[in-house]
Amino acid sequence: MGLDSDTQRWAQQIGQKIREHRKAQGLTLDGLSRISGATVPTLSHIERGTRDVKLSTLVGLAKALRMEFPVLLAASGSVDTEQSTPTVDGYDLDDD
Amino acid sequence: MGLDSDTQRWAQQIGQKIREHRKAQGLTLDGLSRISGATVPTLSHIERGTRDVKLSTLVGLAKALRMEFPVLLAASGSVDTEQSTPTVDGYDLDDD
DNA sequence: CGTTATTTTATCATTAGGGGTAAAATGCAT
DNA sequence: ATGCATTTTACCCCTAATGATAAAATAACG
Repeated sequence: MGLDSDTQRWAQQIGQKIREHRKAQGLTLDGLSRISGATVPTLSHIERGTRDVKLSTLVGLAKALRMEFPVLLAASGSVDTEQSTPTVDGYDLDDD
Repeated sequence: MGLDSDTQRWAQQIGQKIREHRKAQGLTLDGLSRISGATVPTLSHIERGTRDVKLSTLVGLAKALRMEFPVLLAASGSVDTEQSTPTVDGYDLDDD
């Protein structure tokens, strides 16, 4: 449960970054869940920075969101694109 | 055990970076173990990229090595300082 | 307002990270 | 070569991350 304060700050920073990019691509947690493989509850925790996430999980999310992994640690600024289309090219969001 | 190839590449990249910085400060695995809290076997695994390391562990190692956390993900180049003194200022390497 | 979509929280099972310890392997001196 | 330091590997144990699922809370609509 208790993440130390340093880790907590980074977890929140990373989570915020993920949420920014997810929304910038018009994805819901469910949408990101399908293309990343991570479950919706897990994504919720990670985006809020309440989990001591593993490297593989972060790498997978970066890939699903088509971003370079190191960008996850960059200072959280505005992600340029604002779009609402619930579809990201290259991914098929049909039911399983 | 099986890290996917993307994660494995990053794990190795990060591990290499940690080892570079550790040696640049003249620290052994045992020395880094004492100031970071991570055990020697854990450090060995992480430096070789054979573990799906958790965020808190990486944050702790970055702090122990006095480097900015994002630097861990930077391309592994030469770490400037080459020194052999087994002491890093600010840390006390006496027995427990 | 109610209805639906989305997110958060909770519970259970599985799995692997990391501590602790010890042994084996490697390196590095003399 | 023999020793000593360092690293790697192999266990056992405990805890927490994650998947799966369901329910509760919140948001976004009409």
